[in-house]
Amino acid sequence: MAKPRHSRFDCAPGCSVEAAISLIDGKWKCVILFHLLEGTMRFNELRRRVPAVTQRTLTNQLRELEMDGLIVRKVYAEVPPKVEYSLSELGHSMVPVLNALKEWGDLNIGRFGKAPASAITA
Amino acid sequence: MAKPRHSRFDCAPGCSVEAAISLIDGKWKCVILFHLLEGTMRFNELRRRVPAVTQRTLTNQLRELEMDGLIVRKVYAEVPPKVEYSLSELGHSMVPVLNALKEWGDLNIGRFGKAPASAITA
DNA sequence: GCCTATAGTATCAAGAAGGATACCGTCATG
DNA sequence: CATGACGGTATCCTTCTTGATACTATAGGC
Repeated sequence: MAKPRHSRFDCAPGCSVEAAISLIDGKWKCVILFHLLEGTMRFNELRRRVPAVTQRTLTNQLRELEMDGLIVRKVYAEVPPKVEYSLSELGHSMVPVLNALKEWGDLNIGRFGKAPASAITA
Repeated sequence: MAKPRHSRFDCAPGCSVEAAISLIDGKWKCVILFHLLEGTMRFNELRRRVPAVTQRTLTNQLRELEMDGLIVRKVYAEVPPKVEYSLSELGHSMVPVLNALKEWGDLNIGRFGKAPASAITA
């Protein structure tokens, strides 16, 4: 584990963008973040909300998110395992980004969702 | 070629985010987009601005960006090949996203750039 | 005793992304 | 003539990411 993914921030300008992207680029990261916006959630709760992701992948994504400090993982030493995930302060600071992304997506999803391209010809 | 990357938009909500992300997730996409914000640019001009990327990769990223309708590729049938890249209308519509990303990155790059984590303990 | 839920881990395997390098044809320059 | 710039393409290779599947431990319900 402990993949050093965020190590080369050499591309001077626009680099911070790359850095930001690198934190949410995983196919599911942003989706997870979005669901977490609604509040603290347990592992299987997340699984149910994002059925398309496998357990292993979800675990991995959560771990990465945690390593990046975007979410907080709270383990309860109870008998049936209980783990809660929630957004960290840093995670919350990303809300505007998520929203910008969502707004853009909502506006434009029709384009590439239906037409492969050229829908912009307007 | 023609990789159908944007085909499963099944994750109901937050999905538009995923869609948006999918367009700029390539390691260099956002960087390219950023440079293109400054105006039309030729291939080697981009290369010089992003030296860390190889020719092949840059070509690929540009192709994908083009396929996604974010940029416009204009080929001049001149003797020394001349190709200009510029943001499309759709590409411009992404500016707020790029800016949100950049702002967040600028604010937080210090955290994970230096401290692996825990910088948020404050 | 058996099944289920919980939150994972382990193992195997496949595919995609990205990098390195070499090569293409043409033209202008030295 | 040799070299370099232009905008790529082709090939090979390695790494990362993701997926599928099976397995763990314990407790509660039937």
